[in-house]
Amino acid sequence: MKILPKSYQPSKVESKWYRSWEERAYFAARAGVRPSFAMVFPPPNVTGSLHMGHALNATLHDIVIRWNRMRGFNTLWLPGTDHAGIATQIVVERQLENEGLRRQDLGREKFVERVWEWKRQTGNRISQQLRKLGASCDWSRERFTMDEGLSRAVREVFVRLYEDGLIYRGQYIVNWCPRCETALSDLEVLHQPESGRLYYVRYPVQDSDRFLSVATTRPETMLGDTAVAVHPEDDRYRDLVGKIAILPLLRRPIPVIADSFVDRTFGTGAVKITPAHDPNDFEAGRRHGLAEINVMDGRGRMNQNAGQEFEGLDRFQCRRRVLERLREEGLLIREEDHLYPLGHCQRCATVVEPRLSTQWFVKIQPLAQPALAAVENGRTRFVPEKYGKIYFEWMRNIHDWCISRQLWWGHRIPAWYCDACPRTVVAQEDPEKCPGCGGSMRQDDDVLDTWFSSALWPFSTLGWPERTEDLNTFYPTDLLLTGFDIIFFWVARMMMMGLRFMGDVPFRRVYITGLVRDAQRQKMSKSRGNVIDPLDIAEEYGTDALRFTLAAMAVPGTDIPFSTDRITGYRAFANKIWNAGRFVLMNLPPDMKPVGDEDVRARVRAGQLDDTDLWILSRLNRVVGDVQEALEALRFHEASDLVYHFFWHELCDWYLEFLKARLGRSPAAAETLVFAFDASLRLLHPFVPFITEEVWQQLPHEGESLAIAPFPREQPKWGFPDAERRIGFLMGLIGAIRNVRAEMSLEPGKRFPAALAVGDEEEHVVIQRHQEHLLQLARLSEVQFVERFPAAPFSLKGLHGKTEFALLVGDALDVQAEQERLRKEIVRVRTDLERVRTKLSSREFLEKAPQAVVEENQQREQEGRERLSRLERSLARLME
RNA sequence: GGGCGAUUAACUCAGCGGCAGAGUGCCAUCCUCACACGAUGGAAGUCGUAGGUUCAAAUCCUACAUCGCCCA
Repeated sequence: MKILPKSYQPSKVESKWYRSWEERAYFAARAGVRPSFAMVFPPPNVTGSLHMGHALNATLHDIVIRWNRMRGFNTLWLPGTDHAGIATQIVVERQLENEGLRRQDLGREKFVERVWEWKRQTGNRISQQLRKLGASCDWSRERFTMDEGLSRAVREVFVRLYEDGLIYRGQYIVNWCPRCETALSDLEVLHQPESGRLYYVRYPVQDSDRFLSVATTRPETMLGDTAVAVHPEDDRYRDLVGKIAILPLLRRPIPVIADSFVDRTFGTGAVKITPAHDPNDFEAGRRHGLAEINVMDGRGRMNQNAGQEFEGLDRFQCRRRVLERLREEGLLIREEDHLYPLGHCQRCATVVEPRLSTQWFVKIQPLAQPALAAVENGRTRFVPEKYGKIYFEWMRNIHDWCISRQLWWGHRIPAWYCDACPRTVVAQEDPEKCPGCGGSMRQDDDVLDTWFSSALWPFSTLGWPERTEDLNTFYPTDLLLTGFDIIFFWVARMMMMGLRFMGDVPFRRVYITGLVRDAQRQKMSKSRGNVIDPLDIAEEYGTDALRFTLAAMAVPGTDIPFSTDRITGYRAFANKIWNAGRFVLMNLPPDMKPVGDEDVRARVRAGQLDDTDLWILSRLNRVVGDVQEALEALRFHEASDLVYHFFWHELCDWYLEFLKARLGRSPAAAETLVFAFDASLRLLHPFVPFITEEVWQQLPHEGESLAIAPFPREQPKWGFPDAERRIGFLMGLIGAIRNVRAEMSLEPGKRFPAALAVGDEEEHVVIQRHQEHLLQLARLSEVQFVERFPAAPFSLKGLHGKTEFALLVGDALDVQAEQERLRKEIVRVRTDLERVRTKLSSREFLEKAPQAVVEENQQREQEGRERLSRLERSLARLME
C-alpha cells in the first residue's frame, strides 16, 4: 500500500488532474442531448488578467456546473472573451506611445492588425488562469466577440434593428471623452463629486442698464451660449423675457427665453443656454429653435467658433483665460466653492465633455418593454430578488443607447454612404456601388459599442443566426452568474436582445454576486495597492482552499471581505479531507473492492450494521438532501457549510472515532466506511474538485474519474431515524461526561469507572450496545449500572436525557469545586425553568400559541424540573 | 436630490415570528495509534436606538441614528 504524506500538497496534484479531465473531454457538452444545463461565462475583457472577482464567479459557476454534470445533466459552460473596444485600444495605444507613435501614424488597417497581433499573444491568458482554478468549461466552444461567427451575428442584429426602425443616426448631444476621442454611452460615464467653483457672470441686457447674473461651473462653454433662460413664473425676470442679452467677451446678442426647466433656486435663477455642450440646454435649445454652436474639437480644444482669442486652447486653459478676461471687464460678479458631480470616462478617467455630434442610437423603449415584462412575470428571476428592483428602476428610466464609437478596434458599423448622393445603405453584405445613383460608397468610420456584441453573447456564441443544434439544446440558458456592476451594461441588454431575436429570455435565473474586497472591506484596486491575486493565493493555500473560502462566503447579495484567516481555516479543511482519506486507506484490507448501493443494502437487510453505521448513512442522506436544496436555491454558503460540518464534525469527529474500535474485525463496517466516504467525496467534489479526485483515486472506486461520478441523491431507503436518535443520545452522553471531566480538570487521558442510573429502556439498550464506544470516547475504565447511586463520596455527577452518571474519581475529587459546579448548573436550570413557567402561566399563551409550541414548553418544564431535583439531590449528598 | 440595502460574539458573517448560531480568533488541557493545517472542553451577545403590532419580535411595522451602494 502506498503511504501518503501527512499533509496535503496541492501543487503536486492540481495540474495533473485538470489535464486529465480536459484530455478526456469530460467538460464537452453534446448538442441535442437532454436534459441539459447551460451557462455562459461573462466574457472577461481580453485585456484582463484574472482577479478575485473572476475567481469568485468561476468558482460559483464551477460548483453549479460540476454539480449538474454529476447529476447527469448534459452541461455546457461556455467560456470566452470580449474584445473590450476602448480598453484594448488604450492598451495598444500605450504600447505605441512608448515607440513615440500615435495610432493615426499607423493608419487604421495597420493599427487593427497590431491589435490582433497583441490579442494573439496575450488573449488566452485568462483561459489558462481559469483552468488553474479548476473551471470545467467546454473549451471546444470558447468564443471571442470578434470571431467571424459572432461578427456575423452583430451585423445581422444591426441590420434588422435598422430595418425595423430601432436604430437611427442623428445629431445629438452625447458624452464625449476627449482623450479617447469617442462618444460614450451614459453607462460608461462615472459621476464623482468634485469640488469646483460656481462663477456668477454678468450678461448685460441690450438697450438697458440692467443685466442678468448667470451662474456656471464651466465658464468656457459660455462661448457657445445662444440664449439665457429664466423660469416663466419668476417675477424677478418676467419683464426681461423676449429681450436681448449681450454675451460677454464675444458680444453676441442672444435672446432671453422662458422655460420651466430652469430651477429658480439654483444660482440666481437665470441660466446660460449652451445647446451644443450641455444635455439640458440641448433639449431647451431644440424646444426654442436655438442655434447649436459647437466650440470644441474632439480633443477638448477650443475651435474657431470660440473666437480668435480662445481658438486652440485646451478647455481648461480656456476656462482660466475666460475668467481672466471676465475679471478684466468687470463681468465676473463673484465666485463660490461648489461641490458637484462630474462625469469621468470609465476607461481613462478623463473628464467627459457633453458634445454635439452625429452618432448611431438604439431606440430603446420597444426593446426595454418586453425585457421589463419578462422579469416582472418571472420568466427570468433575480437571485437575490432585490436586484430585480434595481433592474426595474433602470429599465423604467432608460434612455436611447448611443452605440457608435469613434474607435478603430471593434465591429465596424455596417452603414455605407454614397459619395455622390445622400443615399445610406445598411446591409449584411458590403455594397459594391450605390443602388441609387451607382456612385462609389464608403463605410461609416465608427465601430459599435463593445456591449452591443456582448448583448448577443448567449445566442451568438451558440451559432446564431444559423439555427444550430446548440441553440436548440442550450438556449435559453439556465443561469447567468455575474457581478452587480454589469446588470445594466450587460444583463439588461442581453435580456433585450435575447427576447427580440430569440423570442425568449436568454437565461431563466440571474445570480448576482457581491464584490470581493480586502480584509478591511476596501475595494481592491491597483491604486490602493491592495489587490490580491487569486493565483498567488491558490499557489500558497491550494486552489481548493481558495474555492471553498469563496463559496463559503458567497452569501447572496453580500460582499466578501477576503482574509487570510479564513482561507487558513479552509486549507485545514482540505488537510482534514486528506487525512481522513489516509485513515481510511490505512484501515482497509488491501484487496478491498468498491462498495455499491446494493452491497450496503444487503448488509442492512442482514442486520450486520450497527447503529453507528446506520447513523452515518442516515446523516449523509439527510445532508445530501440539504445540499441539494441549498444548491438549487443558489445558497452557496449554506451548501458549503453543510458539507464542511458533515465531513468534519460528523464523519471525522464521530464516525471515524466510533469505527476505530471495530474496523479490523467487521467487514460490514469497512464496507459502510468505503461507501459513506465515497459518497462524501462525491458530495464535496463540486466545491473542492482537486483534493477529492486525488483521494478518491487512491480508494477503492468505480469509474475513471470523480468528475463524472454520480452525485449522491437523497433517498428514503437511506433514512434511519431510530439510529439517528439513538446515536444522538450516545453522543450527548459522551459529551456530558467529557464536559464534567474538563470542567473538573481531570487528567484527560486517565480512565475512571462510572456508575449509571438509567431511567429509560432505550437509553439502557444504547449504552449496553455501545459500551465499547462509551468507554473509549469518554475515557472510562468500566461502566456499572445501578438502580440508585450509593452514597459514594468520591464521585462527579451529571445527567443526559434520563441517564444520570457518576464518575468515580476517588481522591481526585475536589469537593469544593464539585459543589461550585453543581451550584452553577442549578442556577442555569432554574433560570430556564422560570422562563418556561412564566410562559406557561399565561392563559393567553395557552390559548393562542400553536399546540406544538405549548407542548414543547410543557416538556421543557418537566425536564427542567427533573433535572433540577437531581442536581439538588447530588449537591445535598455532597454537603453531608 | 431619487432609489436600494446594512447595523447580531473580538473579527467576518448566517439566521428573518417560537430555547441567540457558524467560521476565525481567544482561554484551558492534551505532541492519545489519520491529521498540532490536530483533539477535547470553555468563555464570549441590552441582536444600532426609541416606539408599535403579537400570546410570543433579532425576525413584522414606524421613526431616528450611523454606515454603505446605485442612479441623477
